[in-house]
Amino acid sequence: MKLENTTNTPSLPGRSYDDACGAAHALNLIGERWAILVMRELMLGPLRFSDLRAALPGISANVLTQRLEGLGGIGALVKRKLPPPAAAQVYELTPWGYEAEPIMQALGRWATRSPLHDPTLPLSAVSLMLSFRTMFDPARADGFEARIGFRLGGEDYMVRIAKGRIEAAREAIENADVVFTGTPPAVAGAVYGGVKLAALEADGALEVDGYRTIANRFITLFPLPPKISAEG
Amino acid sequence: MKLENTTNTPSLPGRSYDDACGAAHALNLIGERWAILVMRELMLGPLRFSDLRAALPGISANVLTQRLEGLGGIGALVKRKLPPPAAAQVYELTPWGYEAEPIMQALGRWATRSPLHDPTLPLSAVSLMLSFRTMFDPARADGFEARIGFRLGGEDYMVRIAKGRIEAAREAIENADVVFTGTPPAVAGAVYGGVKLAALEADGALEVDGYRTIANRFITLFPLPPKISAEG
DNA sequence: CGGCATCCGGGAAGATACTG
DNA sequence: CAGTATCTTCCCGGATGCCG
Repeated sequence: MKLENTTNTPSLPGRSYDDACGAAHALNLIGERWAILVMRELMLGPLRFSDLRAALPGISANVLTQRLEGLGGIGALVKRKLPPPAAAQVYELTPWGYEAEPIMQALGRWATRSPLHDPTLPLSAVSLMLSFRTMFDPARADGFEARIGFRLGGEDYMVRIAKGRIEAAREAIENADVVFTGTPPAVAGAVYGGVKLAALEADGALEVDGYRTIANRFITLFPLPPKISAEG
Repeated sequence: MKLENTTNTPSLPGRSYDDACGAAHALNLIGERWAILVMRELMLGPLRFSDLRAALPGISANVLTQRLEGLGGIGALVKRKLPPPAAAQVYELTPWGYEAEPIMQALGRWATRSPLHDPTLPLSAVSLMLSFRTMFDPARADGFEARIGFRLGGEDYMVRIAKGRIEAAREAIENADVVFTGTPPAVAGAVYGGVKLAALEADGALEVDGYRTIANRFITLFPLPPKISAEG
């Protein structure tokens, strides 16, 4: 038998820092291993337990259960039961949970400058979409409007760019100017790795349908910050 | 004897996520317990080993050693030997290390909305100064210029406000309009807790020297985000 | 399928004591 | 002051098995 939190009072998971600093408290809340990555995967909408496992190769069912309990306990997510007949239960961030996105953006922006960063590692579809939000450069998108669809491993996503703003969502592809079909790393290769679309298509790694000009413009909109040189 | 990293190649501390996402890589780099708090304490300039221990009650010497090694290994800080006669060695963030401040700000902003946040916990002087940078509201400081000094446990700090911008540094107090003398929690009580300066002075928790009007204006410049209500 | 319980091994963190 | 050495405790990760 396991200890239940019989009260509904939210409570801290695990060890905690005895520190009034907001950053320290954030680490009390979501500083445990995997917690932030679980939230990342939920950032584009609710997912089921097995979706999370699939998106986070390396997390064990055991730990995922604990993290979901912890994040639920602090009020960052809720477990919802979908209405029948699709009576699956899903985990969904609360409005406050969604507000954690700037944390991930700050982490991502900082870490991509590290020489240790290996962009060839696996990448989830959600990570790719969030990276677009993070790295989007409004100046480079001046006067550019586009609707880009992505088919990534059975899920569809839409990115809309207009008036120097970007939106990214997991949703059906509709009225897209371009549709990319392939894997997140392949798309990342084009956007961040400087790989030509033609090369990816020749490899069969990526399929690009629609306006080629728009596709080629799109992949220039997300400049990476420079790697650190000597001493930062 | 302990294993040395005989190469100078930077390397990841501990376990790592197999994930190309920037946020995941950041957690590989600084996701271990205490790492971010160590960086936080160095954010206002170099400190010695024992300064860090004092600022982080609860960290043990061996863990601090490991974190300093880890942060050094990834290029976030360097160990420097001060020139004689003050031949102490200090730990100093690299320029890239200093760039991690937005991470702490995002964490802090998000976590202060949690109902679990306990502002009565201990607070370091550096945390207080960084919180000023984080929570400063330019609109509330419109037309306000001031130089505020802080004497907090033997160290002096200056906060300068002008043209809707704020600076905070650990440095000698000079030409201050107001000087606060006391502990970080006492100052936080006035700025974030709505405690009247007169009450803190009556308790002997805080001493306020200089222009009272400026002091009273100053403590209104740092609005906290609202706590989450039902469901975020 | 969608979890939760349990056991186990390894490793990171915490506490304390000790050394140059 | 600036760390090591040692010991214990707890968390993480993997495997297995149960239950709705």
